[in-house]
Order: sequence, then structure tokens, then C-alpha cells
Amino acid sequence: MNPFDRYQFESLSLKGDLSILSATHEPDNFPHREEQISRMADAMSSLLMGMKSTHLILYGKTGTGKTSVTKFVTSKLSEKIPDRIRVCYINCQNYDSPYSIMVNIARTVLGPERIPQMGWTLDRIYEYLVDGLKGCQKNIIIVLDEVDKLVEKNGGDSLYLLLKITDESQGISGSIIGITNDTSFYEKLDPRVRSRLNKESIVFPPYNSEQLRDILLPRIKAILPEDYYDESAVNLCAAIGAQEHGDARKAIDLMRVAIELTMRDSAKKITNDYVYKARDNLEIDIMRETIKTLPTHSKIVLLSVILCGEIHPNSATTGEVSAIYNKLCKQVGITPLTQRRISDYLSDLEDFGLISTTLKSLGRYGRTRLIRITGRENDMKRYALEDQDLKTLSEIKQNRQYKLDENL
DNA sequence: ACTCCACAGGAAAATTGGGGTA
DNA sequence: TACCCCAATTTTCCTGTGGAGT
Repeated sequence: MNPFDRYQFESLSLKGDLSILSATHEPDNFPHREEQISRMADAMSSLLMGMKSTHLILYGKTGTGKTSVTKFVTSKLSEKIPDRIRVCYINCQNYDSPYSIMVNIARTVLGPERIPQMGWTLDRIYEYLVDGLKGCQKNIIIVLDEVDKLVEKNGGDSLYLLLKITDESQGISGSIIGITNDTSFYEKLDPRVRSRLNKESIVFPPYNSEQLRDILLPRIKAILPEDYYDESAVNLCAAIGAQEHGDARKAIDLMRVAIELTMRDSAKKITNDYVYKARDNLEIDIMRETIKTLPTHSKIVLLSVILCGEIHPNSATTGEVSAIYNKLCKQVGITPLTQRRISDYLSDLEDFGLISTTLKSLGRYGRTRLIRITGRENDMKRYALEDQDLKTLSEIKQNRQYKLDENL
């Protein structure tokens, strides 16, 4: 007896495979990004003639196609002149020090075996890289995804260094493509970096729902026969994606999960209902992931807010929350933090969208934030209690020996 | 009109923790 | 091992504030 027997999807057979809707899929056609593509190609065209090209900064929210389009355009460029160009893609969230970036570039350009992961000084790698580039007559394109992280962390030192490579050393023509979702990125730059960076900016505006539909439909048609999905389900995905600041990734994820859910049910057709279910699933996933990565204290604060809400349904204030927080800390055996700190944690939780607060003045009775939980409290509680350090707390709660409201 | 609560949130001092170094 | 350094985190101290009570 094969345990997988019950997952037979006679009802819904896929023509292609689902990877076309996955995050790693790199499409080769980009509806509604023609202008951006041609402008990028324009800016980089001088590389075809072996000349320097301008640097590019791409602005746009998540899921507006910056990264995919960049990968597409750069790969098309290397198709044209494969032996004269090296593209080096770096996500600055993972590599954010001058050193790690330099190692990374040197390895892509000259081959990983020639540079040890550590041990060399930054200067040595730099020299080696510049020499290597001169030697092999290659142009270099450095793609810096999420450049804002780079500037945030070390004030643009890394960027300065990279500019030097593409600037100073004769015989090398290269360019930098910076990708960011921070519209004020350029203003935040160090003046000495800014003056060197003669750049062109390209904006990737959010997709609206019709545009998102144009993105979704071809992909769905590629994997599903017409009568296996409601067109309105596709529109719904597009509409939800459009609400989320025009996020194509979101729309695509929704569609994928909706298909998965439909298959799991062995249903015949992808309907609006499945899209809604998919949205709930994704939301819960995100919430769980957010809570899981919270620091322990933050989780305790979140629990305090939840418990506080159970006692006084609509009047959780900072003071009450930190009172409960102190008790919880005692129960778990963790030394509590100051109220000042709790206040900051509350702001963080609000930024994460787990709670919402309103500043309200209660006249004689002071001025405070009214705190509410957004979303399913029970799920939140469960996820918060998954923390290793909060084990004891969940046991206590299960035994119902719990009393909170004394001396609040 | 004036007071004063219960905080918000800025600034600066203090603590902590990881790493280096003599 | 003892010491120092640096950065991040946290505490301490602070000033500011909307409006119910008086």
C-alpha cells in the first residue's frame, strides 16, 4: 500500500510543471516592462562597442520585476558578447561588507579556485581583480540587489570601492546596476560616492490589476487547460496582488498555492474560493515566519498584548501590557526589560503588522497607545509559544494555573 | 485657564558581548 | 589570562503632549 496513492490528481492534470509559478523561475518575456528593458539596453549598449556604460539605479517596490528584468537583460547582453563580459550578481542582504563583496566579484570574474574565501587582505584581492580584468580584456557588470542595505550598514565604503574598479583602472570598462526599493536611496549616499556615480535612474512602477493579469494568464495557460480554471480566479489573484502595492510575486504565489490547494482537494477547477484560501494560507505562513524570527522578549510582549486583550477586550495600553509582560518574565525566569524598551518593541510589532496601535489621550487618565491584535490571536499565541525559552509558559497555561489580573 | 496623568519618544549614558591583542 | 575595543542593546533621564477634571 503506497501512502501516496490517495494523492492522485486525475481531475487536475498539469500540462507543464508548477515551477513556472515559483520564485526562482526566470521568464523571458515581461509584459508592461518594455520601456524599462529598452532603456536598460540603451544604457548598456556602449558595452557592445567595448566602451564604458553609465551606471544604473533601478527603483521599485517588491515584485515589480526589477531583479528578473535585470537578469534577463544582462543575460541577453552576454549572449551577444559572451567572451567580453562578466556579470556578477550580488545580493547585498547576504554580502554586505566590502570584503565579502570583493571576494565574490573576484571569484565570479577570475574563477573561484584562484581566490581563497579568506586569508587575503582586501587590498590584495582588489589588486588581483583589477590585474585580472585588465589581463583578460573583460567588461564587468556588477549587479547589486538591495543596494540600500549596503549603504545602511557601512556608509557607502563598499560602493566607493566598487566605483573605483569601474572608474579608475584604464582598460576596464564596467558598470554597476543598483537595485533598490528605497526612493530616497540616492539622497542618502555619501557625497563623495554620489559625485562619482554618474547614473541613470529607471523606475519600475507598481503593476495594476490588468497588468498583473497579463503576467499571470500566459503562465497559467502554459500549465493548465482552459476549462480547469475560472478566469475570475485569475482576476482575483491579480486584484489582490495589485492591492499589495502591485506585487507580481504575490499574485504568482497566490496562483501557485491556489493550484496546490485545488489539487490536494482533488477538485476539478480552480475557483475564487481556492484563491481566498490560498491568501489565508500565505498570510498565516508569513505571520508564522515573522513571529518565529522575533526575539524572545518580543514574543513575550506579543503574548502580553494577547493576554491583555483577553482581559480588557478593547483597552490594552502600554502600561497594562508591560505589567503583564513583567509577570510573564517572572514565570519564565527571564529578567524583564524596561517599559521604555517595551514601548519600542510594541512599535516593532506594529511595523511587522502583528498589532495595530492608536495614540489616544484619555484626559485626566493620561495619554497612551491603545493596542489591538491584527489577525488570529490563537495562532499567534501558538506560534509565539513555540519558542524554546517559553516552554514553561505553555505548560503553565495548559494547566490553567494562570492568573493575570491580580494587581494590575 | 490651569493641572496633571500616563505615557511617547529623543538623547545620552551604561551595560553587554564578541573579537582582537599584548 | 587580563585587558581593551567596538558595536549593539538597554537603561536612565529627559522633555513634550491632548484633553478630562477642576
